[in-house]
Amino acid sequence: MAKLKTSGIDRTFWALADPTRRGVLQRLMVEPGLSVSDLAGRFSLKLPGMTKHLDVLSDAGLITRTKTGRTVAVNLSAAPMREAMTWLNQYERFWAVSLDRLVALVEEDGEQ
Amino acid sequence: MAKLKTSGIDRTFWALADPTRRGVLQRLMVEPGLSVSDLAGRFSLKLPGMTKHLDVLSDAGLITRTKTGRTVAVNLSAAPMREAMTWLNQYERFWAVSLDRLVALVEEDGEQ
DNA sequence: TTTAAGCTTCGCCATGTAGCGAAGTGTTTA
DNA sequence: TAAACACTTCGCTACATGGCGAAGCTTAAA
Repeated sequence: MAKLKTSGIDRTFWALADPTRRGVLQRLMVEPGLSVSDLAGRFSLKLPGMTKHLDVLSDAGLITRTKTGRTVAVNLSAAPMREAMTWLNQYERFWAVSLDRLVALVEEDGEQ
Repeated sequence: MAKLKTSGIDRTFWALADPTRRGVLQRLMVEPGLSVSDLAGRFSLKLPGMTKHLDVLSDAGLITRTKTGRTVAVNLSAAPMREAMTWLNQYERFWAVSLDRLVALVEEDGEQ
């Protein structure tokens, strides 16, 4: 089916689902402002391939590209990650409940 | 290219990238143990479609399927979410730094 | 003013995904 | 025992993805 990826969080999780793209983000934390060629080299990709990955990342708002002369510097822009965190945080309640149940079971055992 | 999805976190983010699958997870938080037919109905899908989504979710370890008689009860199993959270948490350092910079700039402005 | 460098866009290919209906498997009900 | 039910698997279609080389565009260097 057509991947519309209309929602922001769709795009965020989709961007994060690829190991190369997660690698790019981690690399950029260590070395901000790397060029597209630098990144392509580090991940053994040709320029068109890296450009496509960067398109996905910037569509998700996870990076920014700044052109200076003929080179493009890539930088992190982590705001959407926060959105993803927020989504995942819903589940902390679930984890907490699971833990509570476990604790309750253990305590019941103790009371018997 | 082939989506190998070897790594666990690949599968987790991949599973979360689809709005239907995120919807299923949210639904299961409210109503644990729904059947496959129930879920298919709620998301206007036929059974084969829902089965495929549930395959993706259970490959990622996000749900469990328990067959009782001829019906299958689906339940959350949130452990891999924690892994995803851990990955995203790396970026808190980055956010913190960004915020520090912002604060520093504001303070510099104040001192001028 | 050519030539080269850095990216992006354009085709192209091979593969994967999401959906469906039809058929298959096992379980319950009549 | 036959029929209905709950799923899963199979085969299919339509489309998206990730990679590449070639071509195009803009900027820097010769």
